[in-house]
Amino acid sequence: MDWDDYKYFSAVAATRSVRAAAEQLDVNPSTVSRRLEHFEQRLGVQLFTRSPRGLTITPEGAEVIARVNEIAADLGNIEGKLIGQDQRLSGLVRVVIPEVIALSLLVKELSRFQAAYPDIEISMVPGHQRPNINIREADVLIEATDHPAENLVGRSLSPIAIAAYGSQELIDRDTRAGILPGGEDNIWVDYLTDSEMSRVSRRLRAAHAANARIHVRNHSLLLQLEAVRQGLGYAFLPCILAESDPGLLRVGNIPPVLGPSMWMLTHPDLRSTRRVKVFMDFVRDIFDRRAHELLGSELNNPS
Amino acid sequence: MDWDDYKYFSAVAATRSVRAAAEQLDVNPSTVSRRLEHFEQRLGVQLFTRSPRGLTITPEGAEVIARVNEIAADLGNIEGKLIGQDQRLSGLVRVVIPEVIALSLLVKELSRFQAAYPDIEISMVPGHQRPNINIREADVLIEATDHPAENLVGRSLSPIAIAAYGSQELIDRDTRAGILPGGEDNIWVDYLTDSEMSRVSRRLRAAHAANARIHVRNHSLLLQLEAVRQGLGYAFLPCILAESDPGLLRVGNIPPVLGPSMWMLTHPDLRSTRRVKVFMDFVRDIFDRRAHELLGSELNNPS
DNA sequence: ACACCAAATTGCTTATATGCAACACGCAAC
DNA sequence: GTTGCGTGTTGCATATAAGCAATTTGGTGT
Repeated sequence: MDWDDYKYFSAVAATRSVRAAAEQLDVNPSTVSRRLEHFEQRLGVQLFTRSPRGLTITPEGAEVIARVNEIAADLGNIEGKLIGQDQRLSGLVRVVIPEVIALSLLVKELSRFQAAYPDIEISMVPGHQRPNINIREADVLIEATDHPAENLVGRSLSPIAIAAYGSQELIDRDTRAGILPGGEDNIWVDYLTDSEMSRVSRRLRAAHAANARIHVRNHSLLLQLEAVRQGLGYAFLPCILAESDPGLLRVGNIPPVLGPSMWMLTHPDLRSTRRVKVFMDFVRDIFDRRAHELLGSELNNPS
Repeated sequence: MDWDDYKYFSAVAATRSVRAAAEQLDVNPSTVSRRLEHFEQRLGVQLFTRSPRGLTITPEGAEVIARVNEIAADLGNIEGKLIGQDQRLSGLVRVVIPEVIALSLLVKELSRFQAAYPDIEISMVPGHQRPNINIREADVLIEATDHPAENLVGRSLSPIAIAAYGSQELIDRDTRAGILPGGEDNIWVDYLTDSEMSRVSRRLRAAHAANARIHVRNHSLLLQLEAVRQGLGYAFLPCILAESDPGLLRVGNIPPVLGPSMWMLTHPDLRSTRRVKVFMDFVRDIFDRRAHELLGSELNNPS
């Protein structure tokens, strides 16, 4: 009796397709096809009716698929429990993190981590799309949101302060022209994603320069940064990102504002997994040490 | 994620031994050993502590083994459900049946079955030990008992009549010597197993010839039959077995008595499995057609 | 009615896992 | 101490399953 057969059965039933199941299981479609055939042969029962549009489950298969799915979920939980007790300081930690945070905070310090834990491999995915951490697509999720996923555990990190920035050259030019930098008469660049950061950014611009002209709309915060650097206009940017760029100046009369909270989350099972724990401690330490930059230094010295 | 790993894990936890688990799973011990090692390596958790006396589960493993066992049972049930829908008239039917019944009733007619269903393979095990039909060690169980297993389904067949028999020669000799054949003064042979049939047999002898001498005690009903045939003494034998032997005569003044009921049982899941069904129908037909022999022909003509 | 497309399937090669037999090890009895 | 018996583990030959690329298949759109 081959338990794996049920794994394939469950995947095919869920996706109603050999190809999709193969992708989900990370194997070749021919493997799925063959195992399914052997399974049916062994049982003497037809589980699916083949069609060029995919496979549909037979009544015989439908009768048991619900319980098989339960078992699949159970086994997932059990495996999670067990992996949670992995105390090895080796293996892979997959981190989903906003590209900008990784760039401005993490990457520079990663060599320290590597030196301390040479057998831990870090995989960073700049996915803004929330990964399905429940099926172990990722181990750690760092995101800027006010509504962290409820089935995950973790802690909030220092929030990210946002302020208005422009290039030195642009500010000089506007000042010479008698225009208030960052005001209604200026050209702004906009930042367009469905992220929390972009919503805060646009709300602030609406408050301070609702009628300003907008030339450029970017979907990446890095493109946004570069646009401001090139003098295309003003924009609200995370202080941590903009302050490190000598070519950018904060537009004076708009004080930094706290954006969404940052959260670092993981699956409950992985809390005590040692390699995940040390990585999360490492990240938390960075956020703590650089809290003043994240909050925007002026916040500490109110002008 | 390999579901089979959990199968090996469960088996090893249950048997607390690699070898025993291997036997239960019908694989080589090295396979169990290696899979277990890979499993632990993958999870990064030690599931068992090795010792020369076998393996003992660690706290980490113990925490999940109960749920894994549940899953094992669930999968067994599911597989049973599916196999129950196998409508093929091919494959193996494993029958556990008292040797004597098989010999006197089934074997002679089996060629008919083979002709009707050439692709069904019959495997007869003369096990008097009750098989664990729940884990599919056997498909059909035929036994003489008044307490059929409750978790199995099936029907009662014609009961087996028992009568006292002796060889022609022995009866003649005793009659000439003025001894009542089968009475207290005779030599009997005894039949010793813990089967229902042997209990009935000994109870009858105790009632009719409690003080008779016993020379031979056999553990097999076939040896018993041969002993009577050789004139070693009298014995209670199933009519169906003894009547077909021209050398044996029923001892007159002891009427045939009904022994335990015969039951033909199977797992509930296998009721509708076609190859099992046709086999059970076949057996039932034989028992019906030969009911008069099973009941002892004299029962119909009371003397 | 025809070609087209997306799906599952098949042939062949390569990778992986299994079985078998020999081995190493620890405990128990002598 | 040494022998015997049970255990789990390794080396090597073989069997089994997987991947890849080409093929087939049945429905769909023109």
